[in-house]
Amino acid sequence: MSNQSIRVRFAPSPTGPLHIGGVRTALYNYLFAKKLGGTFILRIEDTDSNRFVPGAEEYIIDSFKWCGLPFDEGVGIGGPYAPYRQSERKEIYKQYAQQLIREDKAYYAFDTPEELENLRKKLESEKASNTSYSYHVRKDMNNSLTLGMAASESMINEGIPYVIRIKMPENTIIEVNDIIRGKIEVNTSTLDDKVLWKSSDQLPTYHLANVTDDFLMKISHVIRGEEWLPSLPLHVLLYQYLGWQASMPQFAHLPLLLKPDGKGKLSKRDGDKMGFPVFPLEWIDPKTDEISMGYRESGYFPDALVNFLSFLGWNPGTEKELFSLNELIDAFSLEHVSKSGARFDFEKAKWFNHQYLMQKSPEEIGNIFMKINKEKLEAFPQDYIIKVCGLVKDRVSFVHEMWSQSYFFFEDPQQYDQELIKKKWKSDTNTLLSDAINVLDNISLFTAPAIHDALHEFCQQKNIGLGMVMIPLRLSLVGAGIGPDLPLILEMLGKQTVIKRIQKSINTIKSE
RNA sequence: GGCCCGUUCAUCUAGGGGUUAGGAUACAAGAUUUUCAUUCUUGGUACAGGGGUUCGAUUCCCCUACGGGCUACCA
Repeated sequence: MSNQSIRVRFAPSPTGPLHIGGVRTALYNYLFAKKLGGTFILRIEDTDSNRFVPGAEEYIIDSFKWCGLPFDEGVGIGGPYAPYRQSERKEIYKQYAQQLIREDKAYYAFDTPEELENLRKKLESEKASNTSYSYHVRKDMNNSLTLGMAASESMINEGIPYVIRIKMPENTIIEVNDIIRGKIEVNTSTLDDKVLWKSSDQLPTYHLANVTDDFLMKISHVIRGEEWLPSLPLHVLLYQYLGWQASMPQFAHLPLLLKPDGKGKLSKRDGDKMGFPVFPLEWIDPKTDEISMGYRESGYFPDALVNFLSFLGWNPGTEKELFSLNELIDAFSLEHVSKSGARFDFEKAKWFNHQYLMQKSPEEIGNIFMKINKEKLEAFPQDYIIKVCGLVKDRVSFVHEMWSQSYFFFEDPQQYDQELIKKKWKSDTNTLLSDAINVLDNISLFTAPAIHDALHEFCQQKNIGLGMVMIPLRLSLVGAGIGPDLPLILEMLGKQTVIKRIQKSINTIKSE
């Protein structure tokens, strides 16, 4: 089953909590790898020392643990290509950058931030089609191409800060291929001489580090978000420049996750703004203490989230929608990934959770329910609680919504629904209920079927509709017009509690 | 501005030269003559526009429009 040549990676940078779009990207990588018996790798891309956020890496690892998407190799696990944290691979990258310089495929650049800023302003004011540091302008800048190699090297020795930039070929068509989008051609005249390495922190930028590590770690397929599509030509060129084109991975750029209101890609801020989570787990910003909600804390089941996420930009080609992780692995293929961005449909996420809630056993739900309502449930036996869960779990989307559907199994109603009283509590209701107490009291085996029969018989004798008794009865036991089948509730509560509650409602509720 | 990607119901999407354009969510109505919810049934709404190619285009090609992404010594 295992296929050593299939190797994919998820490569986040630890700049904050993991975005839900990142979870989907990782999920697709995971499904792709598992389907083909390949290896799923976690690499941490922390090449921007300025943006490092403490706790982010742990958060990422915890998130995948919760989602149930284990890595085979990588940070926290180890593996044959360790280390998997780019900051620990510092020395590796510089030699490749220097190789490119030796081969005249890259050069040193000494331009200051101000000079770069001026360049950009100038090109913009000229309405140049390419406003970046490109081959059109590099002959006017401070770099080893204009200064000469000897002068450049002595500047470096003096400690003058510099970067290494790629030397883009002039006016050349680069052809790249994407599994999802097909062939794409780009002219290098629209590209720029991207920075590959910076002396300030002795670290590469994303592009060099990413290409280098994908090569060294023998990555076979790069499956990542569409935001990377514009830099694909640069990456392909890098493979060529470094002489690695023979082992270049295949690329698949995934459609983006869009905001629910359709304006732009889903961002970290949207969740709290629109009232739904965009992170798998709750995140507390270490600097501001600002709390962002997570799917876990909002009551989502990880398997429901995974199922929902898998359908954002992919479909199985059939009409089946509920998939376990193993079924997803079986069904997944990159051919069925769509090209267009997927708007984030929060209602559908809720629906998935509801489906999973219904599927799960009362015992499993009971455990969660007990954790959430610990104090309220302390006095009750476990099997009673589990029974209640079996009765109400299908009626809600989240376990935390279950208390409002089941409180009456555990405590007397604190108030009565006035609207319903107005509509259904008639002048003769009190006497009717008093009679019903006698009927109920006479049932020797207080079970739902017996109660059901007795109540039906009672109504027939009185020649009244069932609702005349049932609704007031529900009102006195539950306090509102909610809840499962009434005889079931009676049985669960037991005769004594039932009679006590009816008595109380007769004394409390005044008929019209 | 430049470059790149995209465009089927409100939303996620199936389909693909000849179909009553299918499903799911959401919404609406009805049913379950005990509530509420679930569930079930039913219903409405879609191929962005314009040119080609073709006997025929939603499907292939081009243009336009719109949407999105990228355009950092961020990833």
